[in-house]
Amino acid sequence: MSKRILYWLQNDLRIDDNPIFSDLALQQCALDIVFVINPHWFRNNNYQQKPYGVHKQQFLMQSLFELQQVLIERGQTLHVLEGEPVTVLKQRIADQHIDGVVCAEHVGIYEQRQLARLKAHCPHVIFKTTQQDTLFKQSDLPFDLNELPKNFTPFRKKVEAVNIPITLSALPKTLLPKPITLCAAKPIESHNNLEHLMHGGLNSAQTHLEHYFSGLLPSTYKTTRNELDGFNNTTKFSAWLAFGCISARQVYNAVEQYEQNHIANESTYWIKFELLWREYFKWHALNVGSSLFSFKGQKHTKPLTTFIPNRFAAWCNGATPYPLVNAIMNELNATGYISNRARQIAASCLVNELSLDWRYGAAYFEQQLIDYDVAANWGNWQYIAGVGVDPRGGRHFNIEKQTLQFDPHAVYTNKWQGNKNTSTQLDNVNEVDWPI
DNA sequence: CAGGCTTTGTA
DNA sequence: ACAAAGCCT
Repeated sequence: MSKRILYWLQNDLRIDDNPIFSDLALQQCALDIVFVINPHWFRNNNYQQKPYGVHKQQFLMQSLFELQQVLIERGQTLHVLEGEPVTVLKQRIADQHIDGVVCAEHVGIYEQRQLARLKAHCPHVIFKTTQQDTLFKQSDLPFDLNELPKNFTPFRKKVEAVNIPITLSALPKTLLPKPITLCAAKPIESHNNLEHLMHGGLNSAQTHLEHYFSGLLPSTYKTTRNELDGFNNTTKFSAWLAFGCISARQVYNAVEQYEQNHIANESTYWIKFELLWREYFKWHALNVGSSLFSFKGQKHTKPLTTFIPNRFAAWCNGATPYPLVNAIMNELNATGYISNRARQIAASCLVNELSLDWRYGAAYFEQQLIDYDVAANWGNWQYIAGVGVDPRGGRHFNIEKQTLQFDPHAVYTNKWQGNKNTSTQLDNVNEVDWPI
């Protein structure tokens, strides 16, 4: 391997169970650890949304801050650069005389294209990429990726049948390779302006892992996981998983440890089951490529929905005719997090009651959710809209029934003021525009 | 080809 | 448990 290596960090902001770091620790090299903040994350995209809203931005900065502290303790550092990633990295590679680049493989198509462009710009640099975002290695899957089952259940049955080993990468106690640059990295400003349930970073993730598995919560997960509210009703690993502050393998391993030390029941199995959904969406995203973002998804016909700006704005701002949906959107806007149940209700409302183009909903969740994950977000929206991996034609949740079942005494709706901006009709018709 | 029986997939 | 799709008669 080369002598001067650059590690381009993306959604792998951890040192434990990080095969790239484990490998680098054994190398004789000088190492430059870099994260690039892309200004496009804070500008409007095709859907007039920003890929990074304020909550997600704060979680990212917290995650970078914690990682930088840990790397400094190990005689290394993290350089956070700003700009278009290919341009910035190309310059860095030239300035620092880099001859090898290592990074994790990403299931997102933009990220894959960025890496391909960087490779094309730097023909003399050796690139080594590692798949470390999934539970399984692609070579351990009992089928070729292009033969990935079309639905979750056959996927689950196939992978469960072969019992794929899930092993963690150990990080040697030795220091990491020496930094390339003598100048210290710019310290990261710690952002803690917004109150969040989850604090970004690898240490915070480990603290939460210990919290979640130290009590009895895992053994009741299946009975509480559908609640609209309540920190301990679900595992809450999603945001740390999304930024790679913790790996899915570490969570999976912790479940199995818990099963050995305490109890293995339907609930503990269900945590692993949900990690398999995440896994399925990862491989699905990689398999279907750009159609993950297309209006008709993997189907041949487009949904019978359109884009109506006022309706979409009402949905975003919690001003629909549905108090439960309004409460959900208010919580999302205030905190950057909503429960799985809440996501399904809000998404179904956008597609079915409001007849809106599902991609706008997906882009809004991408902006607002601190745990945004390209595969899970776009895959789930396609599923709700009936253009993805669900064998049925989408999912229509009956909002009245969902309210009766999950918020019968309006505790959640009142907490998030779902009645504050409830409109009585879908569209505000201006009488002046109405021909008499 | 309506109607019932079986299979499949479910967060 | 249940609903939709596929299959059979």
